[in-house]
Amino acid sequence: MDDKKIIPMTKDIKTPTRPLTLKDVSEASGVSEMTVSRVLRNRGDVSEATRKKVLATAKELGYVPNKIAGALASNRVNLVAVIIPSLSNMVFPQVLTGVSDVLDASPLQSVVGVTHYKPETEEKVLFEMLSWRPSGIILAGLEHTDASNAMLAASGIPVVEIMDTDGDPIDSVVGISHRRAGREMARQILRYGYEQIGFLGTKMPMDHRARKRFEGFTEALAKEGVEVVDQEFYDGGSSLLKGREMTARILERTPELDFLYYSNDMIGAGGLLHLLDQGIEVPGQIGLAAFNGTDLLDGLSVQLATMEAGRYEIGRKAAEIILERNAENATESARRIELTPQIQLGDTLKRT
Amino acid sequence: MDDKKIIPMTKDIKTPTRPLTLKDVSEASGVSEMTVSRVLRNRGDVSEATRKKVLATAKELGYVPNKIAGALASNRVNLVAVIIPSLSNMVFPQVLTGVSDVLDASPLQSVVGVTHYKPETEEKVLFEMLSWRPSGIILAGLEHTDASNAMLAASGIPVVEIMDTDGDPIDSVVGISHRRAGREMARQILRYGYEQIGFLGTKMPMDHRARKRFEGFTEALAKEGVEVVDQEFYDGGSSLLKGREMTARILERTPELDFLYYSNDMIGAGGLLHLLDQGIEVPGQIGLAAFNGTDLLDGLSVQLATMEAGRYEIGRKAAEIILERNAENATESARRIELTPQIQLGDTLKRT
DNA sequence: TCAAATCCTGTTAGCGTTAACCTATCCCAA
DNA sequence: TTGGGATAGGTTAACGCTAACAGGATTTGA
Repeated sequence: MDDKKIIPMTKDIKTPTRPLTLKDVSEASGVSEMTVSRVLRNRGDVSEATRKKVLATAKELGYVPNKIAGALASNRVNLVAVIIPSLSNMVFPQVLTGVSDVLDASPLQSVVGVTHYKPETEEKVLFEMLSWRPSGIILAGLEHTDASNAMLAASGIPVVEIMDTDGDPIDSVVGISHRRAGREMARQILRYGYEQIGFLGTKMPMDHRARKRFEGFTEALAKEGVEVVDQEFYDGGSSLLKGREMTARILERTPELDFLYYSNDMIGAGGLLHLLDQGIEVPGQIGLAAFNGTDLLDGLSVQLATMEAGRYEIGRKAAEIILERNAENATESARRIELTPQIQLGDTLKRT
Repeated sequence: MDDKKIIPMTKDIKTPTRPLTLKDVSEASGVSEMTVSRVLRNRGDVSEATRKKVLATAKELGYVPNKIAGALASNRVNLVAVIIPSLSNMVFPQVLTGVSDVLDASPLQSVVGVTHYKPETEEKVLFEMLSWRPSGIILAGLEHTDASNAMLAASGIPVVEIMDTDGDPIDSVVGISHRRAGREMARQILRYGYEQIGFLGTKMPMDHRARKRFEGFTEALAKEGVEVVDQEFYDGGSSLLKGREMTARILERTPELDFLYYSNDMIGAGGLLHLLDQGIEVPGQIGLAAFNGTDLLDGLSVQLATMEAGRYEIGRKAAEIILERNAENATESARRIELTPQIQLGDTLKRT
């Protein structure tokens, strides 16, 4: 007796043929396509008996509806486009989490596009997204190309611009005023008596929000007759190492600095580590502050002064606006939500 | 004279009417819809004159093609579904970057879904994605629900499972062997003479890859008659603070530990900071190692021993496989790519 | 000079689903 | 009995686009 076992590749040798359609389910269960469609969408009256029968056969066949056809026929798409500059910035994944958390309890689904901080890429991504006719668009920032603005305005789709409220939104907006954030940080710094202030951040033509913070910052300093003494810029992603290097450079160039303002927490933390390694007393000899409130870094021995921008909350609110706009009794009005950033003094701003 | 300015809401009061269709462009430019379609897709021969005319009117009208209709008609969708467990883990955004970098040079586009490490959520997300009939699917891990496996197998769509090669892929796979990674780290640790070893990581039913590393780790230790003396687990996101706390706890419970193996860099770095703060000598008194090779943390004063898992490269390779499979002369065969993780000894593993 | 090839454009028929309307029962009140 | 209203299900015609084919006009080669 031949004992060789035959191991089938698949339990059921279904030829990996064309995907199933409503028709297949309809024929297999003996009702019309329409009824199957109704069952699968919980729409209209269907008797309990047929409902069960249809659900069973659909499951058995492994039917996956074709949303493309569905969307075309119903003119409804359950997608929300979320367009952000970067995924490696930590900030944006947090926003996305807020968005998802809200949409998860709804039929809507977020789809992410990344612009790499380039307006032309944003335009391309936006065009691509719009061509899928989403139910809403959430995008970071208020600055877009003319073509982007035109597309958004013409789309007839609810648009929520997020992160930044300093400017004119196309439709709704949720965020903080970065100018104000910069001003407030400047006031705190002055209040503690620092006077030789350096700034370290991204090359700002790329990053409008960093630019606005800087503008608010210098403006508030100027009001008290103080100026930013030196500046240091960087390209690419933020990391502790980059913060270290930049800090070393700026201090070598301008040793008299007694305060460093960073455009984000990661490079700020790098700077902090550098100063500690150098035996420079923080905040006595040099004070530090940054921006974001990244809780990733809460475990440093010294807590960096920063400003919590409520990114998760921004994501949530933006998603809620999209939901509102898609509700039955949809309100047409644009909303404007300005959150208040929370300053966290930490250990690097108090002059003891 | 009344000086009040009238500020129009929109420059051009176009009634925000139904979106434009090919027909609108066709009528406005005096050619058939088909010709417009051909121009906009660069397909087939169209005279330079009509091409220009059509492009001009399309642009002028602000026409945005409806990909839903296009996809339905052509049975082609330029989307690649990427399904990952989390966005807050740093690891996955890096994979996504690799994927995007490759797809950017192609007509394909990635769409991201997040599972929160829950198999049922993965199943839901997958179903949702499949209903859009993407050109490819990239998903993290080899462990899925039966229903997910069935859907994937039946979909007829190229599938690339990523991150992990310890198991049976549905189709193609790109990743590293986490078991091997665990084994190798164990060997290094033993080589430097550590013997009282503690493990700190996520609750592992959630995270198969962490589990496999742990299995490989204990296996390699066992071969030399060494056992993991104590373990400490955590829930939720990774942060420096959590690493600190866990480290404090495990050392209080088991002070004789001379080595700590962390399941990721962030908590490892937290542990490192804790030890330094406590004045414990690293790596003399206690050695440390982690996993990931997150360059975010390169700026710490002491470099943590870790293992670089090539996440960016994994993303690239996965995307390349999807591209191959969608090429004209598509190869049908499944690919298997196992990358070799690079150990980085850093400063926390050498016993001086 | 004529057939074949080439270039350009148009026509027709779906793609798989759903909206809107329609039909057939059945039940119950007047 | 009749008729009005549920209830359960079917029919038809889009949705906006593209594949596939069908020409007419012009060019080419022998």
